[in-house]
Amino acid sequence: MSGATGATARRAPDKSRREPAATLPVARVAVDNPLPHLDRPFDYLVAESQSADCVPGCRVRVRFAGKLLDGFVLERVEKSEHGGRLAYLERVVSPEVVLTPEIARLARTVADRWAGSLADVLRLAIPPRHATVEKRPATGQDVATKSPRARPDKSLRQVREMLPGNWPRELATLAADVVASGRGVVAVVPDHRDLARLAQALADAVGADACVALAADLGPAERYRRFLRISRGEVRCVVGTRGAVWAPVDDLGLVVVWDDGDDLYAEPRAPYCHTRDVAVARAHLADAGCILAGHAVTAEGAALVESRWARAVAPDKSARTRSLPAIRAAGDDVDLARDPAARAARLPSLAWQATREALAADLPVLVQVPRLGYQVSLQCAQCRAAARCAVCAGPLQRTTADAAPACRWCGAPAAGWKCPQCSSTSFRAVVVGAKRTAEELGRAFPGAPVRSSVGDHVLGEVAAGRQLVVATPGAEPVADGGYGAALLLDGWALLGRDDLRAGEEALRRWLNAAALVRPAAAGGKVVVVAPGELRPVQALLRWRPGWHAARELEDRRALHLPPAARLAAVTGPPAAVSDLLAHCELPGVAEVLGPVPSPRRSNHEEPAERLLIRVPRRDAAQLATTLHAAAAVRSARKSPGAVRIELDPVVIG
DNA sequence: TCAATCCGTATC
DNA sequence: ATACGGATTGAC
Repeated sequence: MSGATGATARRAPDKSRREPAATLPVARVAVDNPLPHLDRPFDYLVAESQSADCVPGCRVRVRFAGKLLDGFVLERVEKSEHGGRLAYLERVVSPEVVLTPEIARLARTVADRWAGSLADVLRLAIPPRHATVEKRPATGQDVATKSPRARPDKSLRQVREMLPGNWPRELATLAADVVASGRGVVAVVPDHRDLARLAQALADAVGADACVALAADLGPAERYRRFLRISRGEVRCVVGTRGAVWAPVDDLGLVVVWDDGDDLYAEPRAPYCHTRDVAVARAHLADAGCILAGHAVTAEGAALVESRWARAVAPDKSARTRSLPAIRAAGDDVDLARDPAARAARLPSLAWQATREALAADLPVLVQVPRLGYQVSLQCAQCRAAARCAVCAGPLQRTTADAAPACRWCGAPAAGWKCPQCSSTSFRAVVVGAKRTAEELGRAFPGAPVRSSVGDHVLGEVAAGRQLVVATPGAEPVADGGYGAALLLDGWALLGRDDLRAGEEALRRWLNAAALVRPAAAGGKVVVVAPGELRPVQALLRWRPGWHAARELEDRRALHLPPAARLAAVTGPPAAVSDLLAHCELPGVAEVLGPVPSPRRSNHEEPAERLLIRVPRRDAAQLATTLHAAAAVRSARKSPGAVRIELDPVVIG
């Protein structure tokens, strides 16, 4: 087939006439094969005619187990350790170096850390080839003009608390210093709006020609075009969403992660690695700087500080005084505003006053409301009391429109439910969503325009001037000149979510919204509707995200949860889960929790079970290794049932 | 004793 | 998936 025509040198030559390359005739290849028991390099012979193109990091096609597969050349060597006969590379796809030694090493480290296969990680790290794009020659600008410089001080490892203000500019300034020293920068952000802001700030600070922005939705041609600009050394500074953490920037000097608590950083594809942890591993291996910056601080950030890998950087008193808005708490249900329309909107008087004052000063007001999907709860149809589980008093919910109501906490079905107050037996669904909040606020503050930024209508920015802006967490627009006030109405999210990260997550959302408000000296006010004695509320009132993260880390340690411990979640058909566990050699201290039924279904709608295994951090590597080895035994035996292995999952579900 | 067949294992 | 080696079987 292919080689017979022999059109170009890259094609396999006539098979009868090919001979091994004169120098380094063996290529060690990472074959694109996801099976865990085949997760190692395989050696192939390089034909003399392929030798010039077959450079480390290039793409090749190889015959593997009878099939033609893609692969990457890891290195060229003199001879193979393999005892048997070597096959020739089927062909060298192109001499373009797409897997640099730095990324190859990082990918192996990440695969090991998350009990995954190298091939899975390489699929995250390297975009698919686009031949037309590749043919276009390098633009040639700025390639390899750098000269070796002194390495910047690697204490540039920071967990950095940011005050309200212009965070993109602050990060761009830090990046510009590194670029000026001749080294490269990779910065990651959770979503497109943050990307747009940081990309603009970086273009301003280091020049548009020196930067490239990466996002998952670019389309294959543009994605590969930008990837090549980076791998060819044409740009020194990369900013992007999740996947950009893998950008092969030459001579990496700094990795920046903005708002590392955002759950968009959890990779949904195997091996389910977290962008923050990939960034930390990358900085560590490349001996580069690392900055985890945000208005919030995660427990993982606190752990890096505690271990002295990173240094905590917090603003000083005068910067706080200059930047922070005045922040107050209003407990839910107490002291509702006297104004009847405000009462209808369930606004505490503190919130109502702050809103009135800001609008009177012709300033916009941000109203943060619960995200759609969280607020579907059930009430008694007659007396409107919240419907609670008869077994555990948890909230009742319907997971789909026609499902029977059940408890969100313990799963007990709510069949035969009777309202303890009025004995009614029927429910009503309450949806206190952004839309209704917007309508009610419009009535409470007649004359102020109401805009909303939710779901698929997210606003990037709003103009200065009198208006109410209703937004769900993460969708808050930036206001020109800052908001006069912010009302944080999703305080119940703290109480309503059983998730162990609920406190950290609520605080993160509040800080991010509050960071869009003008300083107190310019009249900025924040009112959070939540009990003031709760720890996350305290952390918001005093703006002490680092303090909160350190307490959170203490709690996780007491509960044996990540990042203080390492936790594996194993999900799949019951027989497969128990089979995998049987093949694990767990450290003696490992705790095995479960299995319990998992809400996640396996591919074929079989019921799935979930098992948790946790070990102290010192045994983390052994846990990952044995899980991967057990998966390898199962795949070698073609054991039935797909098992999903996640390490330190963000949500346990 | 040797070929045909089966099964488990490796896949370069 | 497919190829291969070793074990097993059955005919001479």
